[in-house]
Amino acid sequence: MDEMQALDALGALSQETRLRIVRLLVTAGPGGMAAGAIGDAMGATSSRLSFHLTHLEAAGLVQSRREGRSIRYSAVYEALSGLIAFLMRDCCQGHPKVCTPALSACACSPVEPAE
Amino acid sequence: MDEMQALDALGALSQETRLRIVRLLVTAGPGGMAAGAIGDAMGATSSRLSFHLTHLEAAGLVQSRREGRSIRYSAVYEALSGLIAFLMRDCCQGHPKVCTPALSACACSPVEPAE
DNA sequence: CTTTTATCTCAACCTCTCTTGAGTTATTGA
DNA sequence: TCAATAACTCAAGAGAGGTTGAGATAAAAG
Repeated sequence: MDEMQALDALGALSQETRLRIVRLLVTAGPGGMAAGAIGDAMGATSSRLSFHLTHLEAAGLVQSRREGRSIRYSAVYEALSGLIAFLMRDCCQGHPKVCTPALSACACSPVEPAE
Repeated sequence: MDEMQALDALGALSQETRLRIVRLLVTAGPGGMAAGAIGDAMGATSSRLSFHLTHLEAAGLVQSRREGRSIRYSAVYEALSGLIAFLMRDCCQGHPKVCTPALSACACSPVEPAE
């Protein structure tokens, strides 16, 4: 991930509704969720939701596919890990004080991927 | 770091000049740099620079102290690692696909990336 | 005490972002 | 085909964000 992509991703995540959508989709797993279900969870109108989903998709953080009448959105895991990696590369050089505490925050090593 | 702090930090980092200032200050080390030196490196006018430094300080990503005529700014390492940790906590649950690739991006730690 | 250096503050302006509401397109089933 | 459902698109308006230039404040030097 280069600087421009990182700026897009950071901008996309710096909005409350979008951050929550991403969190929801990450926990939802690779199958993702239909737009309507996301809207229900967020309490957002359809046009507002569409605006944020489009924004997230443009930033590469989520992807979509039509499924019948619904459109399912799912998290793009590589984009999220790419952003974290970008922050570490940029912040870590010569300063383990940034990186090392962050590493121990990740408790997922022994966890199996969800279906 | 809670959601509100994370939103502030993400918003602060989602701007090109501010992202570069943080990068500069991280590589500058704990001593930091005088505002003027940062401005020279960024090619920014004093009021523009002050605007962004104030923004970064409000977000908790940098701190300042007066030193003679200058004001020295330095990176707040805990805030940076806190943000990365927040992203990992939020993104990692049940999905090592996000976290594991990010771990290996950090070359400065004695911690081995989990398999 | 006055000047110089370093930086901040403020107001104006423009742009970008977000929300709302109305209207549109795509898909399915009667 | 017609109606219902799911989601998108568009235009308008309010508000936040970023830049500029002029002026203010703080500290050191003369």
